[in-house]
Parts: sequence; structure tokens; C-alpha cells
Amino acid sequence: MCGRFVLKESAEEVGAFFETDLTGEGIPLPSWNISPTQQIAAVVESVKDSDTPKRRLEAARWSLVPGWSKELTLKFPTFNARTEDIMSKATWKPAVKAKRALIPASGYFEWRTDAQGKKHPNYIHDPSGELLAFAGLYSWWADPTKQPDDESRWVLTATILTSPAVPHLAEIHDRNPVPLPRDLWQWWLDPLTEGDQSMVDAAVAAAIPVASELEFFEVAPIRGNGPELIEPVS
DNA sequence: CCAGACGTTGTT
DNA sequence: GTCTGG
DNA sequence: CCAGACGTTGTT
DNA sequence: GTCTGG
Repeated sequence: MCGRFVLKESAEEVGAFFETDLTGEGIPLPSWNISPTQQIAAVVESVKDSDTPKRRLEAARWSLVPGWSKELTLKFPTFNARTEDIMSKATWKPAVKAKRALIPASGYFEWRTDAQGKKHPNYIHDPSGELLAFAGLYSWWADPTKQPDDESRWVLTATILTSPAVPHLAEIHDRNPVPLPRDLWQWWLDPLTEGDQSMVDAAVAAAIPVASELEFFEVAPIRGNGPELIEPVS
């Protein structure tokens, strides 16, 4: 679930909605067809070159690469992280503790498989058109082929958390991302709080009312990139 | 202990 | 780096 | 997640 | 059918 999504606002609009102090460059927006390993927008908070944490909108590679990896391209998928047993996975554990992020999305795609095994893409979104804030994790990966003093060796990578689907979304899929309500954003992002399984469980629980409000409709096959990808089909 | 993996989705 | 399987 | 590729030898 | 790239 959640292997494809939409962010059709500009970086400026996204930064304003998430009240970020800084809006980084290099986020390819808008996009109606964001797939794993592409650049996504990530809201993060950390103490960087200052005393107090700053909230930033950054570009990140969608597929978290843990610090110990020698390669940017992993042999296993990391674009989603299952919340149920997240602390038991070496890849996620350090990020749950202190590298939590919000991933802005206008909506996402889900493929429902019908009785004939045919797949039907659906666009899932907030009925009022508000941006969604998926709970996510991030990791700074240092490219070992670059010099230690080369700032460009640092690559921000990120993943989106998933949970069992809320009842009405289970109709098209058994998993869904974890959309956090605005009143939990600061709590989730706070880098001074050490995250654990109970924090992730609380985030999943808080996301249920948000996910329960989402609406969806079938769309045409997802090809190319443009507003037409989120036009309803009969 | 070391060697080798480190993960998800979906489908059967 | 850390966890799991043998 | 889906879409698209999926391969080699030898010669230029 | 299965792997890779986006």
C-alpha cells in the first residue's frame, strides 16, 4: 500500500500549510505520479546549526537507506514501513527513536483487485481537498564514494508508515498509510522525544479518524504525469 | 559464536 | 550498526 | 506501487 | 514469470 501518490501543490504552498521555517530547494512539484526512489517532500525537525529545532521542508529520496548501507540502491524495499513491529527491524529502529517525519500528500493511489484478478487504480484523498500528513521516518545517508568534506555526499531518504486499513478503505486494500491530524504534528516531529513502539501505536490510533474520512474513486491507468491522473472514470 | 540479512506488497 | 538463523 | 525489460558476442 | 527502475 501506498506505493504511489500525488502532491499537486507547490513547495511554497506545502511549506505554508505545514508552517515550516525553511523551505528547501529541489522538490519536483507539483507531481501527480510520485513513485518509490523519486524525490518527495518531507517535513522534518532537527537542531541544525542552531540551538532550537527548526521545522524544514526538504527534498528526500523515497526509500529509506539506513546509515550502514554501502549502497543507495537496496536489495529490499523500504518505501513503506509496517507499524505493527517497527521497532524489531534494524532498518527502522534508529529512525523511530529520533528521525520522524511528515510526508505531505494531496492523496494516494491504491489498486483494487477485482474477482477476475484485474487491477483498478483508485485515488484516495481528503474530501475537502486538504493536504494529508503521512507519518514517516527519515535517514541521512552518506555516499561512501564521495569525500568526507563533500557536503553533496549526504542524501536525505525517507519512508511512509503503513497500518491495517480502516474498514471502509479495506474495501480496496488491506493496508493504508498513517495520516496524522494537525494537533499531533509537533508531537510526532519533536526530535527531543525518543520514539518507541507505543508512540507509533498512538500515531496509528490517532490516524484512524483521519483515514476514516477519506474518500476514493476509480481513475484511469496511471501513466505519465498530470492532473488527468486524478480524474474519475465510470 | 559467526555469517548473512537488514523489507513490503500482494497472492496463493 | 544490529538482529536472526544456524 | 506499476511499467517495462528480460541478452550475448563481436565489431565499429 | 521475475527482476529492475522510477
